[in-house]
Amino acid sequence: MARIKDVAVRAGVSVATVSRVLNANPSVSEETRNRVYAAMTELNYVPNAVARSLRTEATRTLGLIIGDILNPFFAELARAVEDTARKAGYTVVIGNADERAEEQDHYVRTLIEQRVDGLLICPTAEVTPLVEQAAATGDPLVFIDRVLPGMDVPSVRVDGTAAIGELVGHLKRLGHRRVALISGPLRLSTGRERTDAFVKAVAEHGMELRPEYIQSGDFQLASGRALSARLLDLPEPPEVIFGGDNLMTLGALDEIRARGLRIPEDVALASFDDVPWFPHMNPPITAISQPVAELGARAVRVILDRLHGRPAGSVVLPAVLVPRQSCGEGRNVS
Amino acid sequence: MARIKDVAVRAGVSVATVSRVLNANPSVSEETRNRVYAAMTELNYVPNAVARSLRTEATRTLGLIIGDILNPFFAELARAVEDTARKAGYTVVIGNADERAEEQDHYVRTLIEQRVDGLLICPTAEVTPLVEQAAATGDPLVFIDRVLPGMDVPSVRVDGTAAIGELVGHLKRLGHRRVALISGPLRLSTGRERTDAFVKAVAEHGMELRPEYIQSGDFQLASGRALSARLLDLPEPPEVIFGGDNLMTLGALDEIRARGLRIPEDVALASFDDVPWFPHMNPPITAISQPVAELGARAVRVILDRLHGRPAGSVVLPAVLVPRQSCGEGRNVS
DNA sequence: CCCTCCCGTGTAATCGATTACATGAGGGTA
DNA sequence: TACCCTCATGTAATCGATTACACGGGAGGG
Repeated sequence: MARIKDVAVRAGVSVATVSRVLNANPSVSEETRNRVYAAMTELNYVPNAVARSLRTEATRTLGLIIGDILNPFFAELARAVEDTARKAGYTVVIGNADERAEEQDHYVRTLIEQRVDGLLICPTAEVTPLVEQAAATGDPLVFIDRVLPGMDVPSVRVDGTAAIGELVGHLKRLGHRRVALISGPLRLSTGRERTDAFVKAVAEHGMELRPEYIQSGDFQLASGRALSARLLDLPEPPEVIFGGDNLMTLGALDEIRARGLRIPEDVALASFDDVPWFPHMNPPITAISQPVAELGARAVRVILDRLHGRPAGSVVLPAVLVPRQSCGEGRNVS
Repeated sequence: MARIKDVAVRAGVSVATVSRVLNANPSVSEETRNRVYAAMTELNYVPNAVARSLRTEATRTLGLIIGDILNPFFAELARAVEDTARKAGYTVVIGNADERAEEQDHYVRTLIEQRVDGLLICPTAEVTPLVEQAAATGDPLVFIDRVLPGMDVPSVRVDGTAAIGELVGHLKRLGHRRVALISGPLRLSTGRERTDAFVKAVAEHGMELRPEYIQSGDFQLASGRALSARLLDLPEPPEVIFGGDNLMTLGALDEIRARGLRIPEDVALASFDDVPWFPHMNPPITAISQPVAELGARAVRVILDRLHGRPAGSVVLPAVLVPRQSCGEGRNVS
């Protein structure tokens, strides 16, 4: 593959001049610039980003570590991050942690070895020594979606509290009183927040708050189904099941269908986390939608701020309720 | 950030020795090796992959260019590629071409600049000069999913012909006679293949083949909905609509529901391309499932073969029919 | 006419690793 | 004791770019 030196020889100039042309340095005469361009095309020259990065100590690359690319939430997040980064001239390397601290660490290590300019992490529950050290070293880190307590790292996340309050109000207005939540592990900031917000909202609306209506699983389909079964087997089952993420909602849906129950007549269903196919279900599923694209875009902006020495603070975005038909008469927004 | 030289000084050895330790070269005494390891941890040394790559001319990185990460098909593909590559010690950089030749070229260029060891591409319709040149230069390329005619590049793809034949048989057995297809653009190898296979199978089964039952759109939801509307408005509408990908099927579903028609009683529905939530629909959607994970894994293996000088041929994998309930009595597989 | 300054370009050091080759110590053998 | 070999380690060139600094020539001012 042609090197800068080959281009220089071909154009009859020095490597410095070729480099200046590459970097659009204005102090090259137009005539020389054209000769260099000609030489480049003749040789099919493609600059070597590896060599450039070694010298400039910058890779124009960001690392993104997510929980699971198969989850539409993360897919959308990845896409937004990629789009925003690309517009700023950065490439994104995605690492799939598969919700395992060990895999997460693998990518933290690999991406730091590759000298990415910044690292966006959806952290697993644990604070691993590696992440702690990266933060301490001052590597440019940003947490997305989830937050780890007690770490001095800027974060960009969604606050669903208000939307959950709205949802509970929506349910009350539709006549529901016995409402249940199946959510994720309390050790994740997201699982904890959703549970707390729900409990609080139910209390504030003066609705029944039975401990057995608050179930905690692992954000996976199977646990959503199992917990729904438990709820529906109760002597007095809830009138509404609220899934803590799209997969738990899907599990609930399976269990409800398997029992031949109708939605929303026999039991209503709502989801935290909207996915593109919820509107196409029968009936369309009422969901709390997170501003995922915004989440990704803001995270990129925070890290770029940091890279350019601008002050970079944390960001909290609101989720919004999208009422559809799965809880009864939809469309009548608060 | 600590460099190899710092480690060398700290351990009282030369940089060569440190490098040997890094590369697990056996000709280093155990005692020295331990001293070096100690120095590394004391300094929080992280090797610089950029410098290593410059010297070794290998990045242990693969590029993957896909159509759209939001499409579950590509998400699963990306995940499989990443998994397989990671097990072989490679990192994957994903580029989202957004089905645009221009974006595709952007990533081809960027990834070649970054000197990825190999490039996996789901090509857009066009053969761009850049891709052509990359192929001619002998850059390690592999096409996934789609194929560009007349290029000497190994490909890994799915052949749905047999499964489509099976589906048509399945439909016939269930008593359907008037079957329609809404598929993608004929300029894509996938759109063309699915249409050809369907037409051929319908003919072979001696079922009605009306030209107006074969519609071609753009693999997007809106076009699926519009084409379905056109079909259902026909004086004699089809008994079955077969969507050419998951999005067109979803569009068809919307149109069918909007008209208050029942599936499968009023009109049956099937999809090429299975997605995780089809089994959870009401009724569960009969689909042709592509071995996506296998597709990704094989593509990685093909490119690694090529990188290691082993012969690398093209691969064709069969799709399989997954009968569910959306065409009538499910479960009775051929 | 000479001095300065600027413009366009070139020379060479540098980034952090890998690795061919050199070196020196120690052991075994004749 | 002399020789050779092996083993552990060191020296220095190298990968392909960027960039500080140097330099020569021409323009402009006094």
